Amino acid sequence: MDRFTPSVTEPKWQKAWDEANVFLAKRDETKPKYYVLEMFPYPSGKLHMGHVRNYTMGDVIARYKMSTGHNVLHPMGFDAFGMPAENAAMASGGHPKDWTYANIDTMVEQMKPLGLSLDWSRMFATCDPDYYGQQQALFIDFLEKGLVYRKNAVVNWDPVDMTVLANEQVIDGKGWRSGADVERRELTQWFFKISDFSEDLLEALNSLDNWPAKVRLMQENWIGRSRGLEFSFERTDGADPITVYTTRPDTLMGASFVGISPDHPISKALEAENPDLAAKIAEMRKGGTTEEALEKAEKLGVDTGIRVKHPLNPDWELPVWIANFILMDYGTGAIFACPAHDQRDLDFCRKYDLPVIDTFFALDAEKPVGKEAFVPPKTEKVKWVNHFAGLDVATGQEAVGATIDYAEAQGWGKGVTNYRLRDWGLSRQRFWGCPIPVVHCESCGVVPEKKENLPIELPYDVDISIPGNPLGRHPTWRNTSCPKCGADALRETDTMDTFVDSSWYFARFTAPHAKTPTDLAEASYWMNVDQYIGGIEHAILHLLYSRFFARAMQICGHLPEKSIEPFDALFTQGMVTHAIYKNAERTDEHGRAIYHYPAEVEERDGGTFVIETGEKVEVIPSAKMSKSKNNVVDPLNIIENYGADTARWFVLSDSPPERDVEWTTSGAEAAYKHLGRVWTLCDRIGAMDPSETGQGDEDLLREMHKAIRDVTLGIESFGFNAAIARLYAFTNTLAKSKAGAAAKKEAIKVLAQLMSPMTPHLSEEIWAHQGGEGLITQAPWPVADEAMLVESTVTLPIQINGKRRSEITVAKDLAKEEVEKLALADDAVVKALAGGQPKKLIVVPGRIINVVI
RNA sequence: GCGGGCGUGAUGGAAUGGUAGACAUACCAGACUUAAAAUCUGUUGGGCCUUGUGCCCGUGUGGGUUCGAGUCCCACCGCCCGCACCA
Repeated sequence: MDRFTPSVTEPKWQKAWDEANVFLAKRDETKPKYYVLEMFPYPSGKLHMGHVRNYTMGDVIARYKMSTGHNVLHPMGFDAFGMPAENAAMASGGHPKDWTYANIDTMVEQMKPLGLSLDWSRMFATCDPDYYGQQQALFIDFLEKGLVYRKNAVVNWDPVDMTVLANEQVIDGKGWRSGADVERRELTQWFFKISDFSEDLLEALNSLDNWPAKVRLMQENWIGRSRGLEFSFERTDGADPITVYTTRPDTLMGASFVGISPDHPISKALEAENPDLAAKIAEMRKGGTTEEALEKAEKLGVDTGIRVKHPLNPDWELPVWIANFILMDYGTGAIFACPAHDQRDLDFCRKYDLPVIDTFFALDAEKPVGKEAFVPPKTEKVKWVNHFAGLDVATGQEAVGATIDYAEAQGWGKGVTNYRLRDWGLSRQRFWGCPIPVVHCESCGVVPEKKENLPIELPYDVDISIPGNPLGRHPTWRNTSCPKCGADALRETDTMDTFVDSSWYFARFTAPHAKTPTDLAEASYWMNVDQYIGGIEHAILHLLYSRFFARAMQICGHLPEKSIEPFDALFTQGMVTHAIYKNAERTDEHGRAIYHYPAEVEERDGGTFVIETGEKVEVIPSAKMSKSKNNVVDPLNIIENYGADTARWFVLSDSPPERDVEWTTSGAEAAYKHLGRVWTLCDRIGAMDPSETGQGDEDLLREMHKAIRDVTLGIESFGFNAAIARLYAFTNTLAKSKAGAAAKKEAIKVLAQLMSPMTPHLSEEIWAHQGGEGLITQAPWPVADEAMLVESTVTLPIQINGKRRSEITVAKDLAKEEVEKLALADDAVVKALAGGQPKKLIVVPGRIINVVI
């Protein structure tokens, strides 16, 4: 008997695929194309199970589409710029480039044994000068079309290391290395004008039928269209009025103060002349720049002493406060506060002893606001108090509309549509990124580099070991001549956000070696991505930025019009998780937690301990596998022990693909055993005398066709776990069947085909063993015979008052009246009715009967 | 804090508003074996008794809609993702 030996068969079939060039994608107008793409990895050093799961899903789709006659493009690359390479270089003294390319080599070596149907000839890394040079060309085109501009923006500033910090590097408001209190500081930065596309990006979400509804909803909320009122408060000192934007102008009679951002021009002017105020504003600027940090920070405010007049009552004076929770980027950077109907405003007013005025009450209770602001849904009717536009009972929505109309009619305000979406700041004060291709010239200002000088390459001779940007302190790299006037000039030292790199790689894959960013003929054939697969954590930023880039690239002629929405279908898979083992007895020299690998700990005496030291370990259940938490399982070990097919089968089998899956050793073993069983079954069937007859041939073939139907549907709907459950069931049916050799041979070949997207190596082996023609990878997908799927009878459960009490088996197309008669004649029903009549009789044809008594 | 999602046996999970627990793991029992592993077969949500083609309970908690709710609605609890310089 032949044994199931993945270590021998898997490399053999991978070689066969390579030699037949089956995964090489070539433009072929005679075939329908299918572009399947998984979000490309960051080369962190090792492949982890999350990658394996992600790529296996894409591979199932790619292989399935190939066998249904599609010309498939399935490429792979690396998102290779970013901070970890700099951190590694800082820690161990190497160069980010060497670290990154070494990691890429390792990861490619780890990916190849998985048997993925990738076209490796198209591989690139975003840190290849060939790729980022084309990205620089895109930047110059965007600049020409007015899609990029410069303005000031706030960054995290570490006052000890004198460097800009990423949000990730700010821990509890302190710099991760220096431990110093982080400050917010302004720098001149480059921005993409994504806000020009707010309305389009929002509206077009409606056309993305094959995207998850939750992703569309998240993007909708992120873009955040709101209709509000813009108006001004006159200052009592006669200075320029303060313009505010509010989405609740209907609560204007509940105003208790006017609030401005610490970055508002008025705040800045006051800061310059009033040291006392400047100190308080400086206090407000402490902490990180994230919205979360701003929202959670203690509400701080300071009275400017400025007074303004209420627009509806000139005798009513309101104080102007600077408040740390007001963002300069949203609206006008100034608001009016209505504490009765906004919790944040209320907390602020209670803290600083400012008045709280109710403007409406619930219909059933006229209760003044206490500790909690009264914030009913905008669609709920409420009772208004002395509303200036004459409202009595109305919803918030109606009141907002009426107020805007009233203000416009009276001429003191105008209705304005605002978006929460801000322009995308792309400047990074870091080394390992795509250099921004502009030159600063004393006489010409900021000048784009000439395209023939691209790529502007990163220098290799840099010192990465001290904080700050090595490009800025390189002895010669900055020195160049102005592309316009030829005079001595300096290069920009900022690099691009790594999100830029990942915002157009999908387009580059259609012509990865083109001398322009894309080749329109190739892009027109291969775009759009028919199926994009990646983590839900990218639901907003990466996907929104890519949608923006597709629009901008189309404007510059790099993509066809149809590619404005680049991803036709999106699937967001869950993560592979594993418990985290955190040392409960000590921390490292910086006071940070120490994490242990799964292999370093053991369970005993009802606790978990570090094997080597015996220290107690805190087990944090089921967290995302991440290098920093050391809770990773190495796929290579799994492949060495069980083979790639087992790893592929397991990551697909145990959880629905959109949900997280927790890696367990027992699950992998189970998958291995099952594949061994399938192989044994194949071997047994192969050994049967071809003329041998048996019983139940038709039953087996009927089950086979049902399996074809269910597995096909499972793959097409991303129900991989359900498809695999179905394959388990069909394998059991086949193993127990007493059918003849011909039927069994047909069944095992179809089983191999149905399994082939998940376990391609084993399937090839079975196919060859059973005398299949050519490669199973290139064989056409089996089609279910409709005639074999028809059932003549159906079993209907009978419920009495919604509880299952009995069942009857009837002919499939029996008339409803006949089913009712049979149901009423059922013993359990007769007994329950006790001679009476049912109140109601519900018959759902083919599904269920419910008798209501 | 804000936005989005998830919650079903011992475990992973299945279930177009229609028989809750498919399929698998684990456990238990049996077969094979000198023995173990492997393999094969079978049982397994909880409870009750009258052991039946029986009854009651059961999908995070509490309400609601419906002939019928794991599924829809509301509130709460817990966990996860994102929050614009992590990728």
